[in-house]
Amino acid sequence: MDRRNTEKNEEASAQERPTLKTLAFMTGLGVTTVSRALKDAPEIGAETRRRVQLVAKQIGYRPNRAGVRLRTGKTNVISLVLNTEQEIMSFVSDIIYGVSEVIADTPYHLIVTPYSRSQDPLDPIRYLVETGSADGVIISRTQPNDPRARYMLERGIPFATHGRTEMGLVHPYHDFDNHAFAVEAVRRLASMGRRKLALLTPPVGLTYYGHTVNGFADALSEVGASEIPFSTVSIDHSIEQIRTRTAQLMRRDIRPDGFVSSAAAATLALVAGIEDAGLKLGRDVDIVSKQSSDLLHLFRPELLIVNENFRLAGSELARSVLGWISGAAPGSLQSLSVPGEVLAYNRTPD
Amino acid sequence: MDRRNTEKNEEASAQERPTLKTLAFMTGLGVTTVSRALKDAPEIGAETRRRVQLVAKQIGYRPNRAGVRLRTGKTNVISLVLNTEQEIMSFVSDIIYGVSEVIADTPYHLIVTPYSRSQDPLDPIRYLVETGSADGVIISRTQPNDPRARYMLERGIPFATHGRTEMGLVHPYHDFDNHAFAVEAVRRLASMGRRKLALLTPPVGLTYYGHTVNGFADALSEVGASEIPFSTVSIDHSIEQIRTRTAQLMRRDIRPDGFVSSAAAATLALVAGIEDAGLKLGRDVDIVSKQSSDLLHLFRPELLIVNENFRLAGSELARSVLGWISGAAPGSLQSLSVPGEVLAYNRTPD
DNA sequence: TCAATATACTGAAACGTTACAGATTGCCAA
DNA sequence: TTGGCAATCTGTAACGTTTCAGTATATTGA
Repeated sequence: MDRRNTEKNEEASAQERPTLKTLAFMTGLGVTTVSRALKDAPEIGAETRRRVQLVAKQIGYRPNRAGVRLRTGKTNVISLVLNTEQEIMSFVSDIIYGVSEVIADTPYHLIVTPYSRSQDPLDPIRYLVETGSADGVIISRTQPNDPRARYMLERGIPFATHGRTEMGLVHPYHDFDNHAFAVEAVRRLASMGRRKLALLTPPVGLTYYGHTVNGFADALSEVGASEIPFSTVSIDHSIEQIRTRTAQLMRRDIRPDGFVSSAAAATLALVAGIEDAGLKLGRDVDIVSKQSSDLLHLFRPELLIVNENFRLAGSELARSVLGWISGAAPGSLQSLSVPGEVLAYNRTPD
Repeated sequence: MDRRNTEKNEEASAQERPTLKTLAFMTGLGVTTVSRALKDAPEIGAETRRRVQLVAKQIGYRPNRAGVRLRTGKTNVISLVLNTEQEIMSFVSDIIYGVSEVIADTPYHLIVTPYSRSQDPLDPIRYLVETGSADGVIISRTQPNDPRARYMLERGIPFATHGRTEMGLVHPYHDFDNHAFAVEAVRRLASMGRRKLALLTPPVGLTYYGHTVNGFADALSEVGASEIPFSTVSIDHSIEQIRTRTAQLMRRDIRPDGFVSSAAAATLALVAGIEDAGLKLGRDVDIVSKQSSDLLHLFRPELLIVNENFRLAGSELARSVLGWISGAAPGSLQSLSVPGEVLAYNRTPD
């Protein structure tokens, strides 16, 4: 039996992928010793350790993930759970890159776990947990009372949420301060003399819907402006729906002279609707919009813009999950991104 | 030994994840039989097979991926290799969803393997192949002579490319017919009386750069229009660079009265540059642009638009890779997407 | 000198799966 | 009755890793 192993390794040394057995054969040590030497275990002699690590590097040894996973249960996988229909487009791309950046020099792989509108959002989470497919999970579209967060908390699987929950439970998150965004947006519009403001909201039900609405309301009373209700659509609605509803709104007697918009694509539709109604951006109405890629100012220079950095969000979320996996306290892995100033492109900033 | 297994399964049946051993215990069969019964092996009795599968479904048995992978080498993973800086944004999101759609009811997982501008594009491929991390790979930004495709072909690992190669080697691909796109675009511009055309090209070096340039040139001579060179930028350049160069170009005595643009974001910059030069879209110049999300018509209704469906590309690529993995001939897994008609939004279609 | 102890290393077992090489049973032809 | 054979089923080993329970050797203290 021993002879056969030896033969195999001798013959295959140039061909097959090296394993601990290969290293053991080459160094003349036992498999156990090699395994421990590679992970700097204390009871291995300093010289042996160096020797093993040198040889390992020389022949390009890489631990077999299946072996590790089978033995230890550690998958070295982070799963990003995404809704295939409702995520903001640049969100997907940017958050993936943000996560990638952080896990690039770790053994972690990123798997994308999609779910569709028709499914229970809990489905993909259950799958991941039941099959033990990931060491950590990142979810988006977080709700105040989020069953996914509760579920994972109960099972003790590390995760981070994009957006906060309001369940009195502690878990890592990264969030953009949408309350502050709405406040700044309203203040800006008010400073330009706009007094009747409307809000194109985030998707109803998500936590940041509440943040945004509250910030909007708080600032309205602060500046003494009034709200023109516009709750028939949210940024989750189709471009066409937003456009149509906006045009309808703008043809009424009492119409807004300022908008706060929570997403760039929705802002395009908003502007189209406004122009459908024969009104002009910058003259009849102003808009403060969030964007995640730097394109909106090309669309209409009159737009007032606040940037949200999803790549940063991805990095922060990845850092949080990895932190939790490696034992940090969940409560210490929460971050809030403060909006930058409102940017204007066709006038001198005040 | 047998007793210990039994005990463990008895105690743990409610708690731990069921394995073949659990099923074997419950059905009173051997582990081997259970394994074969689940995969419809021929030498298993019809009733036994049904019984095993019923119990498996009842207790929600899921094969342990690490076990399968260790034993068979099969990872049940498809890797999507992406450049973290240069991919078109909607490409990332759409292609992921396209792939997801296809692998949704298979045991496959999708892992995203990123690489950065500074890296050799071959690096991530080498990593995947050397570590055996995926059963199939999808790559983008394909070049006429693509070292990645050659490498994977040599090692016999199934893959599909977004875009074609020109190495005389057969492999699965999905491509958009950019030659046809350029031809149709030029014809359209010519039909509107545009005679001096410029092309905002794809990234130099990618295969579809050639397709686009050739289509553009072919159609120019067909319609008897002339080309205004605009080779200082491509869609890979920054928005600001494209904008500046466009403005420079449009201020010259001899300037284009028509553009063909290979990407939506670049088109925004193009329009901005044109307007910087004091010219007006639809009057002084027309643009035919590709887009992958349906937003460009909101930007300027005068734009002429051709849609490219990246979600479809993702699905096709996934289908191709899976096909190759399951033994289909690589040559039968190639597809070309024909551009739809040029869409106009502010005039009646002709 | 001897036992105790620290140091450096090792084999066997186990994770869950599949492939290989049997084993058992029943049936049929000779 | 018996040998052969098909139909079903089974135990063992192996994939590469880590953990457990050691073993062998040198070192220390008395």
